[in-house]
Amino acid sequence: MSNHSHHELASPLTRSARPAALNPRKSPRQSRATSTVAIILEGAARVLEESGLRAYSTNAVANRAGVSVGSVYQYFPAKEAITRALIQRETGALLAEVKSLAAVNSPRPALEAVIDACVAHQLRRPALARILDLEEARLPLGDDVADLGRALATALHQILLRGGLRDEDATLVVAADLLAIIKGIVDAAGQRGETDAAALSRRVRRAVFGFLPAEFY
Amino acid sequence: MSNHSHHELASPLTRSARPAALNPRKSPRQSRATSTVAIILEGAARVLEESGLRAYSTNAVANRAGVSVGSVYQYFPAKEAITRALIQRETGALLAEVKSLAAVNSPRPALEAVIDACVAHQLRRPALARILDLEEARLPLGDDVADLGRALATALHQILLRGGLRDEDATLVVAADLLAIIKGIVDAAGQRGETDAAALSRRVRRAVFGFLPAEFY
Amino acid sequence: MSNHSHHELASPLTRSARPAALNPRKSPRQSRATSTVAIILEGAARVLEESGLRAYSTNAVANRAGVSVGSVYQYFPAKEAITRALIQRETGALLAEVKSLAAVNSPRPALEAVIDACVAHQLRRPALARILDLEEARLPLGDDVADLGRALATALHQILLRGGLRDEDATLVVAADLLAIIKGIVDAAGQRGETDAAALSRRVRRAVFGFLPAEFY
Amino acid sequence: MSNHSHHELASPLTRSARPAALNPRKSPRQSRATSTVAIILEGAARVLEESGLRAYSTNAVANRAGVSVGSVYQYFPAKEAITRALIQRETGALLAEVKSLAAVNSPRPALEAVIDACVAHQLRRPALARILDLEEARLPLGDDVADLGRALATALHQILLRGGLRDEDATLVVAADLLAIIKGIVDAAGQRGETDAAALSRRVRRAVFGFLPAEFY
DNA sequence: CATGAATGAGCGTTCATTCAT
DNA sequence: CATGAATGAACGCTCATTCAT
Repeated sequence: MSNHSHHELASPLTRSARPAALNPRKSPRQSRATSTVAIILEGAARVLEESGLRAYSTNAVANRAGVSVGSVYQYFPAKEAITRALIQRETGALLAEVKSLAAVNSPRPALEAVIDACVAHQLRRPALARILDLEEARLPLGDDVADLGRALATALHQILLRGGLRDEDATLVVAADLLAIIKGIVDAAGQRGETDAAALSRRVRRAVFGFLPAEFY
Repeated sequence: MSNHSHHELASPLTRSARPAALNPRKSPRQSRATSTVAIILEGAARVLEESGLRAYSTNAVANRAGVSVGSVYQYFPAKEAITRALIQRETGALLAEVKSLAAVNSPRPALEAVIDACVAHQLRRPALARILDLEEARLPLGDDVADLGRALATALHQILLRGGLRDEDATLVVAADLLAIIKGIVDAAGQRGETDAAALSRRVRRAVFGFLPAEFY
Repeated sequence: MSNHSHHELASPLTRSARPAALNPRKSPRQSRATSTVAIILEGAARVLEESGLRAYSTNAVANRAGVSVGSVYQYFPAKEAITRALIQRETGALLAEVKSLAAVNSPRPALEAVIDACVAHQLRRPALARILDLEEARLPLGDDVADLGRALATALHQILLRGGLRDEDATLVVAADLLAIIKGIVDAAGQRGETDAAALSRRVRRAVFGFLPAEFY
Repeated sequence: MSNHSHHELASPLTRSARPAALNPRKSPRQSRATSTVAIILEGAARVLEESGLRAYSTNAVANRAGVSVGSVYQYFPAKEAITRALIQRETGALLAEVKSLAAVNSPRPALEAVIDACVAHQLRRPALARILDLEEARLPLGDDVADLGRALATALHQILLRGGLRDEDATLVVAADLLAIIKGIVDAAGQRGETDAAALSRRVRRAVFGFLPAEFY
């Protein structure tokens, strides 16, 4: 009777470039709508944190958020759109912070601040951060999400350039490697249940500055 | 509520405690059976590599392997058991290599060899390696799989101790951090499609030895 | 190994202890839902009557009821729960009647009325009644269903006591035997296709009162 | 590749009237074959007794019997054929006994002996007897099995006629009712775990002779 | 707009049956 | 003949998605 095939996304209203169907279905214009989106995202976050990916169903999210499934689909065209929005919500703050830090003058303190921000971010909601990291890799998410990663790398790249590194290509790879190092250590620590941000930061700094050439100042 | 288990062929040699249900259902007695297991695992590997986790269904695995679902369930009691066996197949060789390298005398060459092994492993089948890493984290797999990770960390730890590092507790964390650094860089590189093992190895070495204290020889 | 339960709508009113999983999944809140439950049960009844236990699959029930499988699972957590509900629907009326008859003063007319009720019940939908009897014995159904049998025996027991029988233990066995006699004759008759309730009642009465001691009045 | 549909029986070798496919596939001519059939049947009996209908699969039967599934299908064309043969094995002895008792002169002792035989039969392997009774009703078994029931009824019928009852039609129904009474009481007792054959026999006799008209001698 | 009942393709899994060895 | 690996239709059940109210 209803002839959809819910495993493939096909949206009649392609608004953005690639996986357009994952864009929010309607831009909330009323404050009520805005808060509903936030409520749903927080519901999704809690389901993931408390019950894991196995329990992460649209119905579970709706229940946890205290709304109906129908409402969820008012604001998100598909389940993956929720995941994407959640990733953006979580990474957005971190990205903004990193971007502003990248503009600061001295490269070394900037880099240290970036590290601190990453550590703080991961330790705030470690289980959620870890799962979202996994999903970011697992799902064919949109450009927006890929952009988050690229923006982080770009910010780091700028810091490196200002720190005295030269060759453009090389520094982009270096930035990517740095990011991989930071994420690797911090994720693993979060997974092991570490909570001491200062200690964790110290270890990450050691890795980062050990990796960078001596001429970085 | 799954309500019958008609296969009373519980493996007589239950080795791991908890997820015993994931142990192989029967040990193959005919020669053709032995190869069937391998064929199924390779089918699973190809589904994962070529179509990703979304397409990773038991029927897809069976089709790709050229056998029937029934045959899959002759040897694996559940889908997760296939994943587990695949992880063991893939990580097994790496672990064996690392273990033997850990026994080699000079710590620095040992560590370099470990890095080379990790890089080679990841670059052989990058997509598969990455997905299996994710699944290893995502699934409640058996002790055997957890042991793989622990064995790697232990091997690294021994190298560190022989390399002159002292405080036991600290070195365990250092080993974990090193592993996270290696995995982080190599995974990200594999995901970006890098294929130059030598260049990748060089970068990982820089990160590892930059992280280690200067007294490591 | 069934490995997710995405419906966290556990009924707030869990009434029976053990097979709680067989309790209705949700209490219908919209009027249409109430009728859906009835429609599903009648679909199940017709599948059983017309095609027997072999054809009694959840999809067959859904088709016969004119709904989707999904709808079936909105209200019943498992196939057995449908069977259980059907048994309760069918036996419920009989039990209520028997209970009220057990309260009537004169034991002999009460007993005769009970017999008539059993006969009428069995002849109304003989095939269904027979199959449900078998399933009641075959399946590990909940306390509620076991209670039905016990309630019938208890009701009979009370009639016997009021009829002048003494020894408690003995009369419980007598009640069980009477029930077995009634069920045996009536089931067999239903299976043979008998439709004459009056004639059947006469034969059952002969068996019952022939079995009871002469002092029963 | 193999185009069978294992839920419908279609046998190329129709030897007997109705569900011919359920006849033994080959009449065992060697003693080894004869004993294999017996071994398989006993395996089936034990699976049913110890693990119930849920566990009653052809593989389970083969395992319990210590033979391979292939061997089972050498002697039985389908699973139901095993069930049917088991019913015949179990009821055969009882039927033979009843038949010989029916030939004895005095009707009352003959009837008492029949009752004793039924009780003894049920108490020997109560769980098995009960399950086979259920299956006899549940499955579309062959004429042979239906004949068992008819033969029992016929034997009873002869006893009744010799006991002084007249009207032919009526006595056939009476025989059926008697059988239903006996089976009803004895089955229920077996299910409750009763083991006292003498006491059970006494109750069944009371029911039977209470049901028969006084002129039966 | 919100609700939640309804949908159905698809999943994991079973097991009666076949057939190469 | 015996074996047991292989088969695949069918089952119970899930859950992303739709739509009548």
